[in-house]
Amino acid sequence: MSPRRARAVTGRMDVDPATALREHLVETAEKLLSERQISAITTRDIALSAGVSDGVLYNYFGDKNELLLAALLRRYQSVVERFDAGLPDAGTATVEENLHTFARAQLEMQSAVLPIMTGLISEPALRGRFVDEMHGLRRGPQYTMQRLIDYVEAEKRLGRLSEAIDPDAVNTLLMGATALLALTGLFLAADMRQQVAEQLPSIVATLMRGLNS
Amino acid sequence: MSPRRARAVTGRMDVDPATALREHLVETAEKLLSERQISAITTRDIALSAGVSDGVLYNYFGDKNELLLAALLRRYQSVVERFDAGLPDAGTATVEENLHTFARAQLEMQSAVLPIMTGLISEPALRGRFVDEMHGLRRGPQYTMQRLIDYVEAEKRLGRLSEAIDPDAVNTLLMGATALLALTGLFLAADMRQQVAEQLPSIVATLMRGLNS
Amino acid sequence: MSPRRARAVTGRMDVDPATALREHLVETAEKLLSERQISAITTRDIALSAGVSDGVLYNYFGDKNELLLAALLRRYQSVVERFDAGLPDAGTATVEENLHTFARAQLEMQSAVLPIMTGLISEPALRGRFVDEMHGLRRGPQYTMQRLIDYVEAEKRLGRLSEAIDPDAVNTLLMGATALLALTGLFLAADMRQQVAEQLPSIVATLMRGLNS
Amino acid sequence: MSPRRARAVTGRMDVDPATALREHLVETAEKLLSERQISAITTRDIALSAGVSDGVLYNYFGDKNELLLAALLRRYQSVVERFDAGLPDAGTATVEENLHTFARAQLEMQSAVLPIMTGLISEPALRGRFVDEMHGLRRGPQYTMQRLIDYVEAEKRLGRLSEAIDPDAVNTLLMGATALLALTGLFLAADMRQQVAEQLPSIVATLMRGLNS
DNA sequence: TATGAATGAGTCTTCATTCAT
DNA sequence: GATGAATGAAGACTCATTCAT
Repeated sequence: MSPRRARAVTGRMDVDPATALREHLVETAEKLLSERQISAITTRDIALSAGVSDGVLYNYFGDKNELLLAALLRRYQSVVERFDAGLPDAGTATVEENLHTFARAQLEMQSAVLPIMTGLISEPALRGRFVDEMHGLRRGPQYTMQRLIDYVEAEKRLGRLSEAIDPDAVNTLLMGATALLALTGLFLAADMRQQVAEQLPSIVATLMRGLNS
Repeated sequence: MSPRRARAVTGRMDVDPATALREHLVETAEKLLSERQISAITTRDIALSAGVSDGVLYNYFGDKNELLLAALLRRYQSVVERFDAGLPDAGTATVEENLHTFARAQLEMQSAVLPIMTGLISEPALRGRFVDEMHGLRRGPQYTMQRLIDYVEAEKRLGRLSEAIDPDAVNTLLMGATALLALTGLFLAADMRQQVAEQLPSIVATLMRGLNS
Repeated sequence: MSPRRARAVTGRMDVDPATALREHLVETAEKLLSERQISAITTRDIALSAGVSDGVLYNYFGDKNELLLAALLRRYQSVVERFDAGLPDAGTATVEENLHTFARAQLEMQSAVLPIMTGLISEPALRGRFVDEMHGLRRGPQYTMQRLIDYVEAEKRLGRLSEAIDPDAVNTLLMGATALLALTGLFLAADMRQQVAEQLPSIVATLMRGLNS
Repeated sequence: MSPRRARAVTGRMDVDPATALREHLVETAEKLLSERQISAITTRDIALSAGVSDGVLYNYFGDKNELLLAALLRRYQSVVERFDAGLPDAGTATVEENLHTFARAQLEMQSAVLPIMTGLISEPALRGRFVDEMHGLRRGPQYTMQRLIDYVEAEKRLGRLSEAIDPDAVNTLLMGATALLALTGLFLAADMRQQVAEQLPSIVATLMRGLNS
């Protein structure tokens, strides 16, 4: 009654077979995505790495890009969700502590997202689809930036930040700083990345106090 | 309808012919680099665009990447040189004005460099060689960052900036902010890029005054 | 977005289930054959269109071609049967009227058969089997031609046509003319095909009177 | 100064090397076209048969179809040219002799053209391009038919054929008859084809005298 | 040294057929 | 039997690199 299963997913009885292999392919693609550039991933690599035959991919996805897109979105979504969950509310703790929390969350998110985004640059077709999907999910970069802008505005309303402050400028400064650190981190050996994060306190402090002080 | 075609070579009298052709190839590659993604440039594109035969390339360069590398370095170097020439000295004007000048110069440089760098991401072989060469030239990102760090330290020595200020933090904040704006600008139509630069005053002001004020 | 899908099977009470499914597959193939080129029909198309699984086909037919062959034969047979039923007998009406009737019946038959036959040209394996089967059925082109030859000979015996007339030549002339019109019709829009048939009277008249008159 | 030549065309000094290989490829394709169905010809077949590597084809033609198109056109054109050269003028010999000459020329042409045309049926893309080119050459089937129609009209003006005769009908009858014979011939062994041509005199005679006589 | 055609490994994709369930 | 996912052999096409001339 049931058709055969791919050898690769035999033993995964947790889900229905079709979903299992689809999942398995996305996971495999995700793993390859974390190991090398998107442009260096061939359909045969994926099949080989997944332990299935060359053609299976096309039983679950319209084409190679569709599979890659699924893998990219999964990767991106989990990163943004983690980011979202760790942000402080206005009025709690101190503003400096909260900005520090924002900065750490941003650094972590950007470190994970940067390789994805940059790899997409040379894949116009894939990038287009990815951007469309992100918009659909309302989870694009705009969204992650808005969280800090909203926070700053909320603190202004609470009187913990001056009315004169430009939330966009604050966002660009903090988001840019963490992005730069994330980028730097990408070029460092894994054991050096710790040091990158250690620069955050000084950065937040400088942003808080300004250069005039 | 469109198989391969050939083209005539141009003559040059100013230098010895061999060097001229090598130069010509690098220039052509540079031009193509400014028009499209690195991954979309084929050796035949370069030869066709240079008006020479497909094979010459290998008389002057070990392989395609070596030519591309030369082109990338030239492009990078000219951008950094322009950046270098426009920076203010400590003690002149006001600190805020000077930081604004730094910011504008950085934005311009990064806008030019970003497409190069991102294109390199998906070319590990090329990227490795490029990074090595940059180190050799002592002109890598570290160098461009050092200019701002040096400036801040000089102003501290002159007493125009507080001893408490961390030059690295200032650098990360300003460099990051301009990088973020440069990145944003890449996705905008040419006529919208003006607006990106207009955000600089508010950013520098925020950095100067801090959030506590 | 469009990987494989499945479908439910329909039940049938009139015949034993196995025969019903075999029939259903042949009917489905026949329908597809009337919609597109033979080379554009995949086994999956048939299964999908029949609402059954990809594999069943191989329970009833040795391979794809065997199913297609059955469909082609059915289609061919029904066309020839219709042709056969509409032919006049010698001695009735006038010879010219009867030839006109033959011509119309041939045009209709050939219009239906031509797409089948031409599609077979690029499928040598299938064509061979088809030709063999047709011979077995004694229903090949020879048979359809023989009807006109027999008619002419019968009219000769009845004295309504001269003894000097060559039935083969008459057959080739009339059958060829209708075949040419049928072929022309295939390349015309549906609403233009009417005009093709309107050329028949003049053709039959010319054949009757000859060019000397 | 000159690049190397393909081994396959070494020794052909009659033309310039580039043209030689292009020619060689078209000839090879033409030969394959005469051996098997168009759909059964792969790019590798052509390369292998031409004694060159897989990729050369794309140095001379935009794609596979462009090469095939060139081969088809060459084949078609030489056939039509031969047909054209062998046709009689009105007023010469007798009408019956001339029609016989037309019939033989048509049979020969159609025997050569039919396999080409039928093979195109299942290749919509190629067929479209072929039809366009034929129109450009003003050498389509319409053209070959017009020759007979013109002839009949000319004989009518000369008074050697009755005013009552419909040239279109004559054309359809004769062209159709030879087409049918050509088609029949395609399914016969080479040594049987002679007999097909032997039916022409009787066919022309029947057309001349008509059935009433 | 310059030429530019030839080379051929490598890419994505399709689809008839098989076979575990 | 019926299912339908898995299989893998082709197929068209690209392009960095080589090399005879």
